[in-house]
Amino acid sequence: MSAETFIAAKASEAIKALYGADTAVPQLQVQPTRKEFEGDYTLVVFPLLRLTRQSPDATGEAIGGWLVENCPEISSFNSVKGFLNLSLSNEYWKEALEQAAGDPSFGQLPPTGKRIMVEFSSPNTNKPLHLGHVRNNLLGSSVSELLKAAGNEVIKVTLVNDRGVHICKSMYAWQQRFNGATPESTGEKGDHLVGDCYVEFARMEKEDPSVMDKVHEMLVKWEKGDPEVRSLWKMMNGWVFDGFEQTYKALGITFDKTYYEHDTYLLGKELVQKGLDMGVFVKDPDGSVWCDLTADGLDRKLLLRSDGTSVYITQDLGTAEKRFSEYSLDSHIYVVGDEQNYHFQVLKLILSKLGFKWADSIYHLSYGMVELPEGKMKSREGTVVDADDLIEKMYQEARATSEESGKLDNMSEADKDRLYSMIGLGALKYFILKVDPKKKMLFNPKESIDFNGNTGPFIQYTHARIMSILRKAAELGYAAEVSPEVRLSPKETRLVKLICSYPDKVSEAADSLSPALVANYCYELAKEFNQYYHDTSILHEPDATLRSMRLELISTIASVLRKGMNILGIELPDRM
RNA sequence: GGUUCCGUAGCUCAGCUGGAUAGAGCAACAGCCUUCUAAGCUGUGGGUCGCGCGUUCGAAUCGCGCCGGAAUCACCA
Repeated sequence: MSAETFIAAKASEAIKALYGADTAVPQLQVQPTRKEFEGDYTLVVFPLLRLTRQSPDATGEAIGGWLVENCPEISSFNSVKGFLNLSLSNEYWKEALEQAAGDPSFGQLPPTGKRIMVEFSSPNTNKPLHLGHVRNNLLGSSVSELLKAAGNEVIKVTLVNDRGVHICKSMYAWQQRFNGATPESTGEKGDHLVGDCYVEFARMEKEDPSVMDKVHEMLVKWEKGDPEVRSLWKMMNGWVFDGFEQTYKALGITFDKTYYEHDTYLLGKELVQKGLDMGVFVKDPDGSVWCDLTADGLDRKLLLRSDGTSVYITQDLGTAEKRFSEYSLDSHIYVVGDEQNYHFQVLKLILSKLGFKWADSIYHLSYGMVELPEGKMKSREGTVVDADDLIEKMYQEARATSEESGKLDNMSEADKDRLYSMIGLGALKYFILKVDPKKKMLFNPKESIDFNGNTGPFIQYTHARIMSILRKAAELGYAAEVSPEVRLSPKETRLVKLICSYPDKVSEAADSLSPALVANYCYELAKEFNQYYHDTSILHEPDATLRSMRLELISTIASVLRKGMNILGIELPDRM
């Protein structure tokens, strides 16, 4: 039970005893006491005045008095203008620290029994990953971890867009202009090579617009299964997958299942028939099939072209149905940019019109675009920030900063290498994940991502600091434990309070699908520790019980930081 | 025009299930390394929370209306 809930429960008892009224625990407003006032948690008494029929101060005094009288855990109170500030006892906080310290799965919430599918990444196979994809991947990956920490079973999937006109463009350009170049012959990463083909095609089209006809011919051949076109397609897609694999590996992204559009693009046609039978879709004289959503404030939506072929949404209808029935999902989250809000609005609406009750459990995790100071990234103008380049650049920055500090002199080259990428990626991931997903974010390639302040490396550094102390403590044979007679200082109580709020934070973040809440929590905890560290000595503390308690405290802080940052996919080093 | 989202310090962002005097980081300035890692800590300056009205004991937070910005509304995906 969190401290807030504990207080609310006790307050509810107090109100029952004093006023004979029943109040539901969640309705009581308990919040952390502001720094300026004395106390740990504050009960807002205004909402209770109707029950108590007394002034705010009298109510506060009465409830506070009862609580101190009847609950050993509540040690003192003060009532200020309708705010009842309560302090929890030293014993309560020590007990809380011991519980958090002693529980290896602290922060892992109990199983919900729910199975959730998260689809993210879903790249095109005609260009390399860029910063926008990086945001998508990091969000999808960390939201999955977050949901797991909140007790859910999570299936991470991606749907690779590996067919269609755009792929044929790259294929055609490669045939015409690349003289059989391969990743091996050029030394270029496969996805980048194919990306070059795509760019080259744009140039060819400018020179001679009729090349589009050739591409359409190629697409028709592909759909008929022409062996030559298929084998070219297979080869070039293979290059791209190898390239993606490297980038995913660098970012630490994995999937439980990969879907390919060439397998799924025909799905959904039976659903169209079903909709026609149910009368929720209509067929126009030219044979095209539509769903009329004007009554819902939207437009008419095409589901099948007049030639009988399916469109993007047809496939999504089909895959959603397939996934829900195959995996009996309780929820399905799609991590897709906010440019597709309309698409998902329509998708959910049509599925519910088709009578699927699970349509409501589809959730579009819509995130904002990553923009440059001059606006959107445009591949044509060469302003995209390439994922591989960015990862490499972050590595170099981390190395430069580390070398400058000169703290790693006796570390092996291999360990240094690991550390630099840990820090570089930490900075990048934190930079992206600390902002609310639904907000668009700004990235300025000219300013490097910071390593100071509210950043990943700040938290990594804090962790390294703690681990350094713990190493020395182990060498000196100092134990980490909370003895019965020790007293926590106000600062220590604050830290314990923060530690204890971690499970609630996980739950809140999972409910709102926002890793940003976890990121900001970790920052707060790290910052609080650094202040404590600055004016409290730990190893030099002569009183052994105090020293042991402090070691237990900071070791728990390190552990919670690792758990939180693990949700963000950020590793914390033991030294840096 | 319809739909959805955003607007908080010079910049990047927290805070938004209503609560006390709106918080961090960056940038600027001033301090702190013979003591557990200075990627740190302390201090100073910086705000009509886009605007207005309403609900309420109480509004950055909720509702309505404006203003400004973004995305989207393809027989593209």
